[in-house]
Amino acid sequence: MSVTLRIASWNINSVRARLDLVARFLKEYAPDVLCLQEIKAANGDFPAAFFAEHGYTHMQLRGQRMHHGVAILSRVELTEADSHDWQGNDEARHVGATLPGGIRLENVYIPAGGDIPDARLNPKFGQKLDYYDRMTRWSEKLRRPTILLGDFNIAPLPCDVWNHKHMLKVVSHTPVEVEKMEQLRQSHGWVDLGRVAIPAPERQFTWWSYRAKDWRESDRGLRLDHIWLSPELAETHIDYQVLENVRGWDKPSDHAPIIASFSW
DNA sequence: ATGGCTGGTAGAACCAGA
Repeated sequence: MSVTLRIASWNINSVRARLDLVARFLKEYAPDVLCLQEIKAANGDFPAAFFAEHGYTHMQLRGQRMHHGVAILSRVELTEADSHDWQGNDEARHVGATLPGGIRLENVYIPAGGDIPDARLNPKFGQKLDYYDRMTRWSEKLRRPTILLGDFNIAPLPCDVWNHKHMLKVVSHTPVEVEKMEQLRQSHGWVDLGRVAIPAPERQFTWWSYRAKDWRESDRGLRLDHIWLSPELAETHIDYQVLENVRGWDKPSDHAPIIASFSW
């Protein structure tokens, strides 16, 4: 049996505040599976009827009140749903499920890590590093073909940030973070699809701050959102895009969606 | 330039995002 799927990942920064945008996105890009991060809603407040009406009848939610929260919305069946708490504090940052064909899909919202890149002065930074360590322990035991995607909150390469020298001291691009991310990548031989499709040193960003007067003009972006593949899935991808124009829609998220098609 | 902006929740001289 051959399966072709179009899978998107989008840090939506409140799903309820952006239902119009989501509707437009589903209409224009028609993903089979949509992975959201920062839904900012408890499961009971999630707009499940909206997604069902749009054909996304298979849902795996890991929401919470106020902050964080992740969800997988799908037109195809999802099985074996689970959720890891790699921070050990009950924050809703991961939901996983199995796709048709037995491929695992793991949707994650890794902690941002606060402002100061020093674990002694800023516990959130330490929690972010610990989160990567715990994901690495999980990842090194993985044996199933897996798509790991979401908001990783680290931009690893110099061409993943608007100014490498400046960003070396800013949370999301510090050397200690980049090293943690690389340890996670190596623990399973993860393939960074974004850089397979758009090789370095070409500029590639998925996030632009709300604070810029003109985000496109200043272009102070970061590549924080990623799709990683088990090595055996590297040849299954058909295409990959950062949908930068969606960042320019009315009342946007500060993250652009990323989308890729696969056939297995 | 450590601000700028945005959403949730409360009803802020708030918090968090990154």
